[in-house]
Amino acid sequence: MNRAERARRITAAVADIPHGSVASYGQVAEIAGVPRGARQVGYVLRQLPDGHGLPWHRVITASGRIAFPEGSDAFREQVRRLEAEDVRVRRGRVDMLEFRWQPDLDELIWKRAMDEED
DNA sequence: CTGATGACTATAG
DNA sequence: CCTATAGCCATCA
Repeated sequence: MNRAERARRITAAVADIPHGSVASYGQVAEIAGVPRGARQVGYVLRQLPDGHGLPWHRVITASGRIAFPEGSDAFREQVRRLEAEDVRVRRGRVDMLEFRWQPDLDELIWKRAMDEED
C-alpha cells in the first residue's frame, strides 16, 4: 500500500466518525486497515491541506486525552469543536466509555470487504 | 544508509 | 496521576 492509498483510507475512516463521538488514533488506523498505524494517522492529519472538511477533532489518544499540549491553540480549538457537538471535555480528557465510537458489525464487515478488494 | 521525529500505545512502578 | 521504558513505523534530513 502506497502513501496515497494509506492516506485515502485514513481520511475515509476519520470521515466516518459520527458527530458527537470520538475515536483513538489506533482505532482509526485499525478501521482504515493500517495495523499499528496510530502514528501514521497523526502524520496524515498533520499533513491535511487547509479547507479539508475532515472531523479531525474527533480523533484523540487511546486514553481519552487530546494529543496537543494543553494550552496550545490546537488544543483549545479541538476542545471548542468537541464541546460544540456536546462531547464533554474535562481537563483535556474525554470519557471514552461514554463517547468512544463503536462501529456496528455491518460497518466493520463492509470495511473488511473493502480491504480484501484492495 | 542512518539517525531523529512524532497529532501513538501498552505496561510497570 | 505521573514518569520511565520499550515497541511501533512512515518520513525526513
